Amino acid sequence: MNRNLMSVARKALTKVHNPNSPATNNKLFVAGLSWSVDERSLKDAFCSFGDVTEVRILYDKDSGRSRGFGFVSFCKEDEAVSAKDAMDGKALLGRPLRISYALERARGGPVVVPNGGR
DNA sequence: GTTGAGCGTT
Repeated sequence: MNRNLMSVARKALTKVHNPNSPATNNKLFVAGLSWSVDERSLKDAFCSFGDVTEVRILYDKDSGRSRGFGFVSFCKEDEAVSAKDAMDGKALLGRPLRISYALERARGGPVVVPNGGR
C-alpha cells in the first residue's frame, strides 16, 4: 500500500529533474555580456569549445545597442555543455558571463500576415 | 560617455 503512495509521491518529487530528460540543449543562452560585445567576439570566444552553428545577439531597436545577452548554438550538445561549463561564471570583455540552456523561441517579433487577409 | 536581470529577431 504505502509502496503505491510512495511511488506516486516519488514521481511528484522527481518532477524537478529527470535523468532521461536532460535540461541540456545544443543552444546556449548567454547573458551578462558587455554592451560592446558582438556576435563575432562571442563566436570567437565559444568556437574554441566546439563547432558553433549559430550565434545570435539581441539588440535594442531604440538605441541600436546590444541588450547584453544572446544565444549560441553548437553542433553537438556535448560541446554546448563543455562551453557552458567552461565559460559560465567567467568574464568576457571585462564582464562576468551568465550562461544557461536556451528555451525555445517565444517569437516576440512582428506578426506575419500573408496577403493581409482575404 | 549613463544602466546590469534576463530567454529571441535588432
